Amino acid sequence: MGLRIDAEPHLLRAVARPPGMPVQRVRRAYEQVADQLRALILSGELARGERLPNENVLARDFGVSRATVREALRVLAAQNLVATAKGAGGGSYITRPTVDHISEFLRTSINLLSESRDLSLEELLEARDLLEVPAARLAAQRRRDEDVEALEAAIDDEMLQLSAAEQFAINKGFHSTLIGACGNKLIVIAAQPLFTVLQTHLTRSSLGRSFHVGIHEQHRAIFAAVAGGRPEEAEGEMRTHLNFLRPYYDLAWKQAGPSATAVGRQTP
Amino acid sequence: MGLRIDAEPHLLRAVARPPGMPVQRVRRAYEQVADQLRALILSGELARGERLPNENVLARDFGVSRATVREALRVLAAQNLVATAKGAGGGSYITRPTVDHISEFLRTSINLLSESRDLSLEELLEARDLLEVPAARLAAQRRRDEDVEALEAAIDDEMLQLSAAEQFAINKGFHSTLIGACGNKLIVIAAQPLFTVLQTHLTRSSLGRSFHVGIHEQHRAIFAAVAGGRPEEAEGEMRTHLNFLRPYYDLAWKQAGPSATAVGRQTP
DNA sequence: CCATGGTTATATGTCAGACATTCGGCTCAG
DNA sequence: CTGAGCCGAATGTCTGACATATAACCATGG
Repeated sequence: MGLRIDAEPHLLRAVARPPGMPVQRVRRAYEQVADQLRALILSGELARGERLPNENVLARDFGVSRATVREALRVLAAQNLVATAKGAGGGSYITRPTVDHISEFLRTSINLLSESRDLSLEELLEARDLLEVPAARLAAQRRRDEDVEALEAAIDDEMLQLSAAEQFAINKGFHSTLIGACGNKLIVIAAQPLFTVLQTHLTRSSLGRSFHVGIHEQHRAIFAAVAGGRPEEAEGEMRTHLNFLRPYYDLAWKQAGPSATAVGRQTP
Repeated sequence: MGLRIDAEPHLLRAVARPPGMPVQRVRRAYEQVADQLRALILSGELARGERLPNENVLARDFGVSRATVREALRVLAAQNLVATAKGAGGGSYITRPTVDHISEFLRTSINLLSESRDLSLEELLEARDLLEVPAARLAAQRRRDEDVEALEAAIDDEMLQLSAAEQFAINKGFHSTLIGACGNKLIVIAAQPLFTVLQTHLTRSSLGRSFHVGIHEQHRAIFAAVAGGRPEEAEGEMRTHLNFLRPYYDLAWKQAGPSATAVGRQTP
């Protein structure tokens, strides 16, 4: 690995640039290091599980200080491309993003988008329909025993005795399991965060018993269709369910009120 | 902002832990700093556009060194939660992820998933169907003049004279525009990377003229339906189009061959 | 021979302080 | 009024040191 970042920054400034201001002056050293390592990883030159040279060696190879290398590694770690460990066998290992990593990132990002009202409730609900309805159909098509069992566990008749918070947790489990049961990791990646963000909004408003009873019945219906392997029915029941939920989300959304859409200084 | 990370690490080690190995020993200082700042941002306590105290002040407030603060800031920057600038008016500013940020992250991550065969072609195509077919319908429903114009520009009859690479670029523009025209940012966020990843695979294999002609005709049909405001038709044409593409993806996928599914040491 | 416990080498994690660089705003001459 | 040049505030980078975690090795005693 014989790589060096350029050592003559003024050369980069000499090129002609478009008049628009938002331009990278000099690419920071840690960004260049991160870029080069990322390129090596994406190109497959560094395989999953492989260990990078230690930070001192990297610093020497790139011709930068160890602090710079470390900042580059933090960036890559945040992108789930490397993971570092202390100790003897430690170091930085090439890794790959997992479904959970991506989902979690999406959850946070979408949550922020929605809180700053860059995203309308309608967009959230529409996207959810598009994903979860087919997910129910697919789950019914491909139903696996373990999924069916897990789903059944999340519609216990006695749950109506529990507290609202506990019911929310169980319902969350139902949807999560169902989404997972669709057998398509991409749908899981996208649908999981959507559901979670929406649910977060809901839990902030208090809801009556009829709400929980309705949900419970609809979950039962969806479960029956999935367990029985009836895709069309599962799809229909899920659609019914989501339509039932819609007004509650509407209410919760309005209650949240116009959030701080502060328009302070924009990203520099 | 009077925050301090705990200064007694051995206390953290004293608590009982489940037998499973994969446990966080001591949370690194820069992670704690990043966590606390992230919490402030997510809770809205720090508003978009607001400027953080400078790094020296942060270091003092958190009771850590400046290097640690900087590593924390790199993590937050990678998550698009802050942006830093040099110079006089510089510093770290609270920011928000944009649709493009999220889409780009997804593109990279999904690309990695697919390259390491953690994701099947079938999953990619299925997810794409789920998003782009409705996207076409929605685009026809909500068609805006600018979108229609942009779409028309991407189906120029003379494009068949161009090189394959150029046609790919134009086709990419067509799909991008169409996805954008659906009017739902979440669909854009999810569908855009899917298309891009698939397209990347395709460009790696050479394709005959009939392929390009077929695509061109189908794009024309989709455009006509969208421009004419006929959702059902747009949906159908898009479905036809995606089905037409399927065998080509299949071929390209197989050509790529069994990629390096190295099973070296797993993430530590 | 095996279990056990201490030692050590090798990494990362953290700190402190210094200097380089960038860039908005201020000053002052023309 | 305008432009050139200086200044201060912030990040960017370097250096060297020490703290700490951990796997592997080794010695020791049963």
